[in-house]
Parts: sequence; structure tokens; C-alpha cells
Amino acid sequence: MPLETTTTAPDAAVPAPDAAPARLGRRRDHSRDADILDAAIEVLAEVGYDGMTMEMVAGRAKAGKATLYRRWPSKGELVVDAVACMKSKGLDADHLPDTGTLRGDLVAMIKPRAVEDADRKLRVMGGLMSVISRSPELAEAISSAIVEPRAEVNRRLFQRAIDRGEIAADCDVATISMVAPSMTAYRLLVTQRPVDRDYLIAIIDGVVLPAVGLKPPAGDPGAQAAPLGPLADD
Amino acid sequence: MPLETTTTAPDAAVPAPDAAPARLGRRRDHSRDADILDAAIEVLAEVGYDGMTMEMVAGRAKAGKATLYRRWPSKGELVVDAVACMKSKGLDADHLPDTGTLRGDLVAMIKPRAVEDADRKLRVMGGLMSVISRSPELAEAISSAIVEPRAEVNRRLFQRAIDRGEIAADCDVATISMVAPSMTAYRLLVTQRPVDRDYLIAIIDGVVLPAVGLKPPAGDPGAQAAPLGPLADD
DNA sequence: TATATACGGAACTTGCCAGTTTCGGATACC
DNA sequence: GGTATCCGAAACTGGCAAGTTCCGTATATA
Repeated sequence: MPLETTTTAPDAAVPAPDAAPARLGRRRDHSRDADILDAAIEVLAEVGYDGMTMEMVAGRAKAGKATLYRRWPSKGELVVDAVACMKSKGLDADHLPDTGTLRGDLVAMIKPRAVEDADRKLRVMGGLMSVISRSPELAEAISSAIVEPRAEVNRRLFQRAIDRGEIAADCDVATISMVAPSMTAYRLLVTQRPVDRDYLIAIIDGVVLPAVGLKPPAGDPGAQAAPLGPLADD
Repeated sequence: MPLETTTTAPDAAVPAPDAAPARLGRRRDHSRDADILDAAIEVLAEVGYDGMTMEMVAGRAKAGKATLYRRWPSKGELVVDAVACMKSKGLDADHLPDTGTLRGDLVAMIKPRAVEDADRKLRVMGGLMSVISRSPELAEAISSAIVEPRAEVNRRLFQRAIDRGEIAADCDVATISMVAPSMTAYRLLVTQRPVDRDYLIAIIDGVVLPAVGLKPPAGDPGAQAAPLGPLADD
């Protein structure tokens, strides 16, 4: 049951020393990799690392178990790869909303697609929680695919607010950037309650904005400042 | 699967009123229950639910595996019982510090013994994270032994600050009470960094107090207002 | 002291799952 | 078309852990 933590040469076999081999026969269909990794993410989100079996992943991806082992040497490395592949999806710290106010930016991040993506990432994280402490590779994958992208987005939004003079320059950006990630994770994984738009607005208006010295709008909280309807997406 | 979450001797000394069978022979030594449950908590904190084996618990408690199964019908119910037994230890919402200021109260909660206790509870929670969503009994045990006591303590401290007019009456106590629990859990379990006095002070002064409209003390943050030396305990 | 029960330890049974092998069929290169 | 390789399916192996049974011993009641 221990995680295989070998750092592997992934698929690159022994290099033919002299002649380019110019392989023969059917080629490995690497487009299936994504299907398998997606299936693994699904299963991880539902039953966690120890509940996941290679048969489940193979079945979900309509693949054979042997195909999985042809591509990854062990369950542990498949999972690390699957988590790492989540990095490219979702948040993009280079294309953030810029509404002119911190609250506007934070609220603009709340889109159905983004909320759903964050929800899945949190569930995957929860399913891997008890393994994190014993697998540095997995911890690193989770950090760089889930934790850091989200923290980085927040740091940029707060830094912009500092740069435009909206909030104090000496506020603890590093700590405040973790407020929403921490609270949503706790809410979803520990108390098992939904992380929806209302809850995110409550964090923004009840904790984050007051913490940086801003007053949330007075009226019905969160009702306004929703520039897009519920069906609007990216 | 019947739920047996009794934390004390179920077959108490109450004698059957009429036909008391007056059992014969050696009696079950219920003082061992606590040893076994403590061993289970230790193992859970170290390797999580799926990593924990009944042999490990028995070995740690210097008991036989059969003794465990004489007292609990399954691993799952032993774990639920072990978590439920954590409820009585640590926080006591009826004997909270009362320093006259919210910050004083929050800082007074930071004692080596309390930090250590919270740390262990968080690790246990992390080890059970992926099981919570599929075991309502376990979710309930965690909630009432770990989540609620901590939230209740915070709610009381904030409510007292409201009552004495120190902070606004309309602040979102329910949400703010979850800030520190959420952030410490994330810090310890996800980012794997220590939850020590400095980090707790950073949360108090960098997030919680500003969020309720209070200014933390200006100077070296957290250095003062530590009325007791590092060796002082409860 | 006699008896009924609990105890720790160890052997045992059972089932599951990681990982391997085998096989008939599909597919891309030559 | 020939062939080497990949594919999915299924059978198989081996180890590990949940749960059970048995045994020699300890201990509380009568």
C-alpha cells in the first residue's frame, strides 16, 4: 500500500545508442492518457486515494487495467500525474478580472465554472489528505496544481489593490490570501456544506474586506455587484 | 450497521431489579477501553483511517486483537468511539479566559498544552478526511468532538466582545468563528507547515481582529500581550 | 477452592486489490 | 500484405488486513 515514490524516466526507454530506431507497428495512443487521468481525478474526488482501485479507473476510462500499467508504473505515480494535470485547467493568474475595486475583482472570480472547478479540486485534495504527509511527490503536485495557483491569484488581486492605494500597503497579503482557500476547504470537506456563491460572498464581505480595512456595501449583501447573470460563464 | 458510540461503561452497575443474574467470573476491565481508544487516536493521527490496522492499535495498547473485537464490533465503530472520546478533552467552553479585551482572550487561548491538543485533533481529522463523506456517524463524531467545541469557544469570545461593546454587533460571528479553525487546518494538513504561536498570532492580528474592526497593537506584533512565559501552561 | 469469564498471543480464514500475464483483435508502419 | 506493436478483457498471483477461533493464563465471584 505504500506510495511508489520513484522518480521515473517516464516513458523514454533506453536510448538507442546509434541509429534512430524508427519504431514499427501501432503507436501508443497518447490521447487516451487524458481520458485515464480524468477518470482517475473523478474517482479520487469520489472515494479518495485508498478507496480508488485501478479497476475503477480503467472501467471509467473504458480502458484495460493493463493499459494503465503500460503507461504508469504504479497507482501512486498515476495519481501524482493526474493531480499534476489539473494544474493547466481552471485558474489563470495572467488573465484576471480587473474591475477597478478589490471587491469587484473578488466577486468577478465567482463564476459557475470556476466554482465547480474549485469544488472538484477541493474534493480531490480531501481524498488525498491522509497521504500527503507520507508522499512528498504528491504533496508537491497538490501544492503546484491546487494550492499555489489559487494563492497566487489572490496575492495578485490584493497586491493590485495595494498598488492603486485602495488598501493599506502593510497588510499581511500572504496570510489574507489563504483565508478563502482555507475556509472553503474546511466548509466543503469538514462541515460538508456547499461552497456556493452566497458563502463566497459571505467570506468576502464578512471577513476578507473588513480584514483589509474596507467596508462591504451596505445594502442586501452580495445582491448587487454581480455583473453577470447566473448563466454567464467565462 | 448499528451505531455504538457510548463513551462510558454501558452495562453500568445498575443491578437488575428482580432476577439479578449476578454474573460470575472475571469482569471486563473497562479501564483498558481508554488505553485502546488512546492508541487508536495516536495511530489515526499518524497514518489515517486506511493506514490504521487493528494490529497496530492492539500492539500500541499492549492488548490482543481479539480484545478489541470483544469490545467493538468493527474497526469503523472503534474509530467512531475513539473520536467521540476526544470530546471530553481539551477545550472547555465554560472556563474561558476573560481578560477584558478580545485580543487578550484570543491570545490567552494560546497555551502550549492547548496548541498541542489542537494539533493532534487536526491530524486525526486529516486522517479521517476521505472517510467523512461516506460515514455520517463519523462525520457526526468529528463535528461534535472537534469542530463544534472549537467553534463554540470562538463564538462565545466574540459574543462577549459584542456584549461589552468592543466590536460591532452586526459582524458575522458564525463566519468569523471559523476563520482560525479553517486556516490552522489548512496550514497543518495541506501546506504541512507548523501551527505555532507565531502563526496563531498572525491570524489574530492579521485577519481576525481587523475583520471585526479592531486594530492590533502597533509595535512588534505578538511579542507583547503574552502574559505567560513559554513554559506556562494552564 | 471451584467456576466462569476475560485476557494476550498466535494461528487461521476470507476477501480485496496491486500488479502480471495471456490472448484475440485492431492498427499503423513498411 | 506482412509484421510489430498496441489495445481491452479476463484470468492469475501474492500480499495484506479484517475478522474469527483457539489456547494457556489470570482473576473475580461463589
